[in-house]
Amino acid sequence: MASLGDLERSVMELLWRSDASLTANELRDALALRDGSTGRAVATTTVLTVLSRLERKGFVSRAREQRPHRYRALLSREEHTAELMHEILDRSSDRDAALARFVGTVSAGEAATLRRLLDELAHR
Amino acid sequence: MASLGDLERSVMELLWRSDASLTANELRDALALRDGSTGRAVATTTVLTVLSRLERKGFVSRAREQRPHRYRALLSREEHTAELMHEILDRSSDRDAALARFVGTVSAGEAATLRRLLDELAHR
DNA sequence: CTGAATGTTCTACGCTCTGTAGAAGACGTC
DNA sequence: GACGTCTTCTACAGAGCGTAGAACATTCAG
Repeated sequence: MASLGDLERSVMELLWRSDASLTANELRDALALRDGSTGRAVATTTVLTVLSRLERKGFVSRAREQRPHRYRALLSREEHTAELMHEILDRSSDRDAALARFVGTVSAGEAATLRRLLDELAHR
Repeated sequence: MASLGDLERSVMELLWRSDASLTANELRDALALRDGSTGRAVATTTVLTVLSRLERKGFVSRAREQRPHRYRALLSREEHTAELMHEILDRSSDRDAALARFVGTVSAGEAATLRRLLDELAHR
Protein backbone atom coordinates (compact mmCIF):
# COMPACT_ATOMS: atom_id res chain seq x y z
CA MET A 1 0.00 0.00 0.00
CA ALA A 2 1.34 3.42 -0.88
CA SER A 3 2.21 5.76 1.96
CA LEU A 4 0.58 9.07 2.73
CA GLY A 5 1.94 12.59 3.09
CA ASP A 6 0.79 14.92 5.83
CA LEU A 7 -1.91 16.64 3.88
CA GLU A 8 -3.01 13.41 2.29
CA ARG A 9 -3.35 11.89 5.73
CA SER A 10 -5.34 14.87 7.00
CA VAL A 11 -7.75 14.52 4.13
CA MET A 12 -8.11 10.81 4.76
CA GLU A 13 -8.80 11.49 8.44
CA LEU A 14 -11.67 13.73 7.46
CA LEU A 15 -13.04 11.23 4.97
CA TRP A 16 -12.78 8.46 7.54
CA ARG A 17 -14.63 10.55 10.09
CA SER A 18 -17.42 11.31 7.67
CA ASP A 19 -19.84 8.60 6.70
CA ALA A 20 -21.06 10.56 3.72
CA SER A 21 -18.89 11.44 0.77
CA LEU A 22 -17.47 14.96 0.69
CA THR A 23 -16.61 17.58 -1.89
CA ALA A 24 -13.29 19.34 -2.30
CA ASN A 25 -14.69 22.55 -0.88
CA GLU A 26 -16.16 20.80 2.14
CA LEU A 27 -12.78 19.26 2.77
CA ARG A 28 -11.01 22.61 2.34
CA ASP A 29 -13.36 24.16 4.93
CA ALA A 30 -12.97 21.27 7.31
CA LEU A 31 -9.21 21.51 7.05
CA ALA A 32 -9.34 25.22 7.81
CA LEU A 33 -11.58 24.70 10.82
CA ARG A 34 -9.76 21.76 12.30
CA ASP A 35 -7.71 22.65 15.39
CA GLY A 36 -8.53 26.31 15.07
CA SER A 37 -5.38 28.28 14.42
CA THR A 38 -3.41 25.13 13.69
CA GLY A 39 -5.82 24.36 10.89
CA ARG A 40 -4.42 24.51 7.42
CA ALA A 41 -5.71 27.11 5.04
CA VAL A 42 -5.22 25.55 1.66
CA ALA A 43 -6.62 26.43 -1.74
CA THR A 44 -9.35 24.28 -3.23
CA THR A 45 -7.07 23.31 -6.09
CA THR A 46 -4.60 21.98 -3.58
CA VAL A 47 -7.27 19.76 -2.10
CA LEU A 48 -8.26 18.61 -5.56
CA THR A 49 -4.69 17.73 -6.44
CA VAL A 50 -4.37 15.72 -3.25
CA LEU A 51 -7.66 13.99 -3.95
CA SER A 52 -6.53 13.05 -7.44
CA ARG A 53 -3.39 11.53 -6.02
CA LEU A 54 -5.36 9.69 -3.37
CA GLU A 55 -7.63 8.35 -6.08
CA ARG A 56 -4.65 7.21 -8.13
CA LYS A 57 -3.21 5.52 -5.05
CA GLY A 58 -6.50 3.71 -4.50
CA PHE A 59 -7.46 5.35 -1.22
CA VAL A 60 -10.56 7.21 -2.32
CA SER A 61 -13.23 6.87 -4.94
CA ARG A 62 -14.81 9.76 -6.73
CA ALA A 63 -18.40 10.17 -7.88
CA ARG A 64 -17.91 11.80 -11.26
CA GLU A 65 -21.59 11.89 -12.18
CA GLN A 66 -22.34 14.62 -9.72
CA ARG A 67 -21.01 18.12 -9.73
CA PRO A 68 -19.19 18.93 -7.60
CA HIS A 69 -17.58 15.52 -7.47
CA ARG A 70 -17.95 13.72 -4.19
CA TYR A 71 -15.18 11.71 -2.62
CA ARG A 72 -15.19 8.89 -0.11
CA ALA A 73 -12.65 6.58 1.47
CA LEU A 74 -12.51 3.14 -0.08
CA LEU A 75 -11.46 1.45 3.16
CA SER A 76 -12.58 2.34 6.65
CA ARG A 77 -9.90 3.60 8.92
CA GLU A 78 -9.90 0.31 10.80
CA GLU A 79 -9.57 -1.71 7.63
CA HIS A 80 -6.74 0.50 6.58
CA THR A 81 -5.00 0.05 9.92
CA ALA A 82 -5.47 -3.71 9.80
CA GLU A 83 -4.04 -3.84 6.30
CA LEU A 84 -1.00 -1.87 7.34
CA MET A 85 -0.41 -4.19 10.26
CA HIS A 86 -0.52 -7.18 7.97
CA GLU A 87 1.81 -5.50 5.55
CA ILE A 88 4.33 -4.94 8.29
CA LEU A 89 3.99 -8.52 9.48
CA ASP A 90 4.52 -9.72 5.91
CA ARG A 91 7.81 -7.91 5.75
CA SER A 92 9.04 -9.77 8.79
CA SER A 93 10.74 -13.04 7.99
CA ASP A 94 9.27 -14.67 11.07
CA ARG A 95 5.67 -13.61 11.56
CA ASP A 96 5.22 -15.59 14.76
CA ALA A 97 8.29 -14.09 16.35
CA ALA A 98 7.10 -10.63 15.41
CA LEU A 99 3.64 -11.36 16.77
CA ALA A 100 5.24 -12.55 19.99
CA ARG A 101 7.13 -9.29 20.35
CA PHE A 102 3.98 -7.38 19.64
CA VAL A 103 1.88 -9.27 22.16
CA GLY A 104 4.69 -8.89 24.66
CA THR A 105 4.40 -5.13 24.44
CA VAL A 106 0.66 -4.52 24.48
CA SER A 107 -0.96 -3.08 27.57
CA ALA A 108 -2.91 -5.29 29.96
CA GLY A 109 -6.12 -3.78 28.72
CA GLU A 110 -5.28 -4.52 25.15
CA ALA A 111 -4.28 -8.04 26.03
CA ALA A 112 -7.75 -8.48 27.51
CA THR A 113 -9.32 -7.04 24.38
CA LEU A 114 -7.32 -9.43 22.27
CA ARG A 115 -8.46 -12.40 24.36
CA ARG A 116 -12.06 -11.36 24.05
CA LEU A 117 -11.74 -10.91 20.30
CA LEU A 118 -10.13 -14.30 19.89
CA ASP A 119 -12.85 -15.91 21.98
CA GLU A 120 -15.53 -14.37 19.80
CA LEU A 121 -13.66 -15.56 16.78
CA ALA A 122 -13.58 -19.12 18.14
CA HIS A 123 -17.28 -19.21 19.04
CA ARG A 124 -18.45 -18.31 15.60
CA MET B 1 9.93 6.16 13.56
CA ALA B 2 11.41 7.28 10.27
CA SER B 3 10.72 5.20 7.19
CA LEU B 4 13.26 3.34 5.08
CA GLY B 5 14.15 3.48 1.42
CA ASP B 6 14.83 0.36 -0.61
CA LEU B 7 18.57 0.29 -0.15
CA GLU B 8 18.27 1.30 3.48
CA ARG B 9 15.90 -1.58 4.02
CA SER B 10 18.22 -4.04 2.26
CA VAL B 11 21.05 -2.98 4.52
CA MET B 12 18.86 -3.35 7.59
CA GLU B 13 17.84 -6.84 6.45
CA LEU B 14 21.48 -7.84 6.32
CA LEU B 15 22.24 -6.35 9.71
CA TRP B 16 19.19 -8.05 11.18
CA ARG B 17 20.27 -11.38 9.76
CA SER B 18 23.75 -11.02 11.16
CA ASP B 19 24.31 -11.31 14.87
CA ALA B 20 27.73 -9.74 14.63
CA SER B 21 28.31 -6.18 13.56
CA LEU B 22 29.39 -5.63 9.97
CA THR B 23 31.61 -3.27 8.06
CA ALA B 24 30.66 -1.21 5.04
CA ASN B 25 32.67 -3.47 2.74
CA GLU B 26 31.10 -6.60 4.14
CA LEU B 27 27.72 -5.09 3.52
CA ARG B 28 28.67 -4.06 0.00
CA ASP B 29 29.75 -7.63 -0.76
CA ALA B 30 26.67 -9.12 0.82
CA LEU B 31 24.48 -6.81 -1.23
CA ALA B 32 26.28 -7.87 -4.40
CA LEU B 33 25.90 -11.54 -3.60
CA ARG B 34 22.32 -11.48 -2.47
CA ASP B 35 19.93 -12.99 -5.04
CA GLY B 36 22.72 -13.48 -7.53
CA SER B 37 22.03 -11.39 -10.59
CA THR B 38 19.36 -9.39 -8.81
CA GLY B 39 21.92 -8.33 -6.24
CA ARG B 40 22.85 -4.70 -6.23
CA ALA B 41 26.38 -3.73 -7.09
CA VAL B 42 26.89 -0.53 -5.20
CA ALA B 43 30.02 1.40 -4.31
CA THR B 44 31.34 1.30 -0.78
CA THR B 45 30.74 5.01 -0.42
CA THR B 46 27.11 4.45 -1.24
CA VAL B 47 26.85 1.94 1.56
CA LEU B 48 28.60 4.34 3.90
CA THR B 49 26.22 7.15 3.03
CA VAL B 50 23.28 4.88 3.70
CA LEU B 51 24.80 3.76 6.98
CA SER B 52 25.30 7.37 8.06
CA ARG B 53 21.67 8.09 7.35
CA LEU B 54 20.58 4.97 9.19
CA GLU B 55 22.69 6.07 12.12
CA ARG B 56 21.13 9.53 12.07
CA LYS B 57 17.69 7.95 11.94
CA GLY B 58 18.54 5.83 14.95
CA PHE B 59 18.42 2.43 13.29
CA VAL B 60 22.06 1.43 13.61
CA SER B 61 24.96 2.13 15.92
CA ARG B 62 28.52 2.43 14.81
CA ALA B 63 31.69 1.33 16.59
CA ARG B 64 33.97 4.25 15.83
CA GLU B 65 36.89 2.93 17.88
CA GLN B 66 37.66 0.21 15.39
CA ARG B 67 38.78 0.63 11.85
CA PRO B 68 36.98 -0.14 9.70
CA HIS B 69 33.94 0.95 11.67
CA ARG B 70 31.50 -1.80 12.49
CA TYR B 71 27.76 -1.33 12.35
CA ARG B 72 24.91 -3.15 14.03
CA ALA B 73 21.15 -2.80 14.22
CA LEU B 74 19.89 -1.13 17.37
CA LEU B 75 16.61 -3.03 17.40
CA SER B 76 16.05 -6.60 16.36
CA ARG B 77 13.86 -7.09 13.38
CA GLU B 78 11.06 -8.33 15.61
CA GLU B 79 11.32 -5.35 17.93
CA HIS B 80 11.25 -3.10 14.92
CA THR B 81 8.16 -4.82 13.55
CA ALA B 82 6.42 -4.63 16.92
CA GLU B 83 7.20 -0.93 17.18
CA LEU B 84 5.81 -0.28 13.76
CA MET B 85 2.61 -2.12 14.61
CA HIS B 86 2.18 0.00 17.72
CA GLU B 87 2.85 3.13 15.75
CA ILE B 88 0.13 2.25 13.31
CA LEU B 89 -2.27 1.43 16.10
CA ASP B 90 -1.47 4.76 17.73
CA ARG B 91 -2.52 6.57 14.61
CA SER B 92 -5.91 4.94 14.74
CA SER B 93 -8.44 6.88 16.75
CA ASP B 94 -9.99 3.67 18.08
CA ARG B 95 -7.30 1.15 18.89
CA ASP B 96 -9.76 -1.53 19.97
CA ALA B 97 -11.72 -1.28 16.75
CA ALA B 98 -8.52 -1.49 14.77
CA LEU B 99 -7.37 -4.48 16.78
CA ALA B 100 -10.72 -6.11 16.13
CA ARG B 101 -10.30 -5.67 12.40
CA PHE B 102 -6.84 -7.03 12.62
CA VAL B 103 -7.82 -10.09 14.62
CA GLY B 104 -10.71 -10.62 12.23
CA THR B 105 -8.30 -10.97 9.35
CA VAL B 106 -5.55 -13.16 10.76
CA SER B 107 -5.27 -16.74 9.63
CA ALA B 108 -6.49 -19.58 11.84
CA GLY B 109 -2.91 -20.52 12.57
CA GLU B 110 -2.05 -17.04 13.64
CA ALA B 111 -5.12 -16.84 15.83
CA ALA B 112 -3.88 -19.96 17.58
CA THR B 113 -0.45 -18.42 17.97
CA LEU B 114 -1.99 -15.31 19.44
CA ARG B 115 -4.00 -17.36 21.94
CA ARG B 116 -0.93 -19.26 23.01
CA LEU B 117 1.05 -16.05 23.41
CA LEU B 118 -1.67 -14.45 25.47
CA ASP B 119 -1.89 -17.53 27.67
CA GLU B 120 1.82 -17.42 28.31
CA LEU B 121 1.48 -13.75 29.11
CA ALA B 122 -1.25 -14.48 31.65
CA HIS B 123 0.64 -17.27 33.39
CA ARG B 124 3.66 -15.18 34.14
C1' DC C 1 -29.01 31.66 -24.76
C1' DT C 2 -25.47 34.05 -22.72
C1' DG C 3 -22.53 35.65 -19.19
C1' DA C 4 -21.12 34.88 -14.42
C1' DA C 5 -20.11 31.73 -10.96
C1' DT C 6 -18.53 27.50 -9.72
C1' DG C 7 -15.85 23.40 -10.37
C1' DT C 8 -11.98 20.58 -12.48
C1' DT C 9 -7.74 19.68 -14.90
C1' DC C 10 -3.18 21.00 -16.40
C1' DT C 11 1.08 22.64 -15.49
C1' DA C 12 4.62 23.94 -12.66
C1' DC C 13 7.73 24.89 -8.94
C1' DG C 14 10.29 24.25 -4.64
C1' DC C 15 11.43 21.18 -0.88
C1' DT C 16 12.79 16.88 1.07
C1' DC C 17 14.18 12.12 0.77
C1' DT C 18 16.79 8.57 -1.35
C1' DG C 19 20.20 6.30 -4.29
C1' DT C 20 24.29 7.12 -6.19
C1' DA C 21 29.21 7.96 -6.08
C1' DG C 22 33.54 10.93 -7.00
C1' DA C 23 36.80 14.01 -4.55
C1' DA C 24 38.99 15.09 -0.73
C1' DG C 25 40.55 14.18 3.75
C1' DA C 26 42.11 11.03 7.78
C1' DC C 27 44.47 7.06 9.45
C1' DG C 28 47.47 3.31 10.13
C1' DT C 29 51.46 0.75 8.49
C1' DC C 30 55.83 -0.19 6.58
C1' DG D 1 56.70 10.02 5.08
C1' DA D 2 54.50 7.45 1.21
C1' DC D 3 50.98 4.08 0.17
C1' DG D 4 46.74 1.73 0.65
C1' DT D 5 42.60 1.70 3.20
C1' DC D 6 38.75 3.82 5.13
C1' DT D 7 35.62 7.82 6.02
C1' DT D 8 33.61 12.24 5.24
C1' DC D 9 32.18 15.87 2.19
C1' DT D 10 29.91 17.37 -1.58
C1' DA D 11 26.93 16.82 -5.32
C1' DC D 12 23.36 15.51 -8.36
C1' DA D 13 19.26 13.28 -10.36
C1' DG D 14 14.70 11.33 -9.71
C1' DA D 15 10.52 10.74 -7.07
C1' DG D 16 7.01 12.21 -3.88
C1' DC D 17 4.51 15.84 -1.80
C1' DG D 18 2.53 20.46 -0.79
C1' DT D 19 1.31 24.20 -3.08
C1' DA D 20 -1.49 26.81 -6.25
C1' DG D 21 -2.18 29.75 -10.68
C1' DA D 22 -3.91 29.35 -15.50
C1' DA D 23 -6.74 27.34 -18.46
C1' DC D 24 -10.64 24.68 -19.46
C1' DA D 25 -15.52 22.75 -18.43
C1' DT D 26 -19.97 22.92 -16.43
C1' DT D 27 -23.92 24.83 -14.37
C1' DC D 28 -27.22 28.25 -13.46
C1' DA D 29 -29.55 32.77 -13.10
C1' DG D 30 -31.56 36.00 -15.80
